[in-house]
Amino acid sequence: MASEEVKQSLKLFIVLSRANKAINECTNQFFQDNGLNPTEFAVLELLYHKGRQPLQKIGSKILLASGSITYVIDKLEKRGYLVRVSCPSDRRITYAEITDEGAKFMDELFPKHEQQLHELTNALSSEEKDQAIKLLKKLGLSIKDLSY
Amino acid sequence: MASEEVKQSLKLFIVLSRANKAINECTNQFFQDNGLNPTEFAVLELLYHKGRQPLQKIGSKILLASGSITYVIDKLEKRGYLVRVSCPSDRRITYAEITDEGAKFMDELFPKHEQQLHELTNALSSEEKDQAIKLLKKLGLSIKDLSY
DNA sequence: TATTGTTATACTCTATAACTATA
DNA sequence: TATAGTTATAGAGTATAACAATA
Repeated sequence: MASEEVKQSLKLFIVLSRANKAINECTNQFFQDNGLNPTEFAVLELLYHKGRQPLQKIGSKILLASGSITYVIDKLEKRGYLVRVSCPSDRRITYAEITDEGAKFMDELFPKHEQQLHELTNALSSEEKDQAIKLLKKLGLSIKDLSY
Repeated sequence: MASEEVKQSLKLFIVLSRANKAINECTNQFFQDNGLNPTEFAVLELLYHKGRQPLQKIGSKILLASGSITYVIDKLEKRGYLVRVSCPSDRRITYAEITDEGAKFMDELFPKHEQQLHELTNALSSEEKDQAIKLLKKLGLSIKDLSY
């Protein structure tokens, strides 16, 4: 019966939303305890793992308008976590680059973030996590594909 | 090796976040196309399925401070989707109750919402959805338990 | 002309605190 | 005293549009 399958999809949406919300409440609290909001953490994490990035690119990755990026980068620069570096070959472009201080901060923060996630997800066995990863990856990718 | 299991947990977090984000972008767009934000939809959906609720209770379910609830309820009342009804036995209490117009609106909206979710999740078979529901439920509940 | 980033501005949502009225 | 809801206010985060510099 079609209606039951629709209900099943709704159920999937609900449990997905709830699990995500429950985890986010914990991680966001962790970010906040460390003086960051989720957007700021996302920017720092990007620079920490992927190296310096043009502001434009940061905006497109994090889905933020250019004016908003300026605001976020300003805040992180004022705190000394990153610096603006101009691109010599195209003087329209400005990179954001994590500072030593910012990297040191993330050296501390990121493992704690990982550890928190590990503890938050320890109700699932390693096999169950693999299962969940496989299913969620398939789901997430298929939806992304629909957007184009 | 412990570090690999930590990476696995991080991976789970990432795919969970991405799947959730991908779905939410679609559902939020759908809400917006219908003049609602996610909070407003959540309130209407609650009243539509659970009947009238004291404002206080709506706030605790949706995790919103009392002043913010007043703001949201005001907006929905102005649009004619709900009315305030005072409680005769305890005159401090005000219920929010969906109107005929609000119910009619949701009679249209909710099946479309379900249908959208069904289409968004159709990359997974019914068996895979059951698997995912089981795993996400287990995960979500275990995190909720940790909060107490 | 198109693109990058900044500035100025406004808006939405939420929180907080002081308040009123009931219990 | 405690609770329900309102009012007034403030703040964070984001978007938009106009702009300057550069390509």
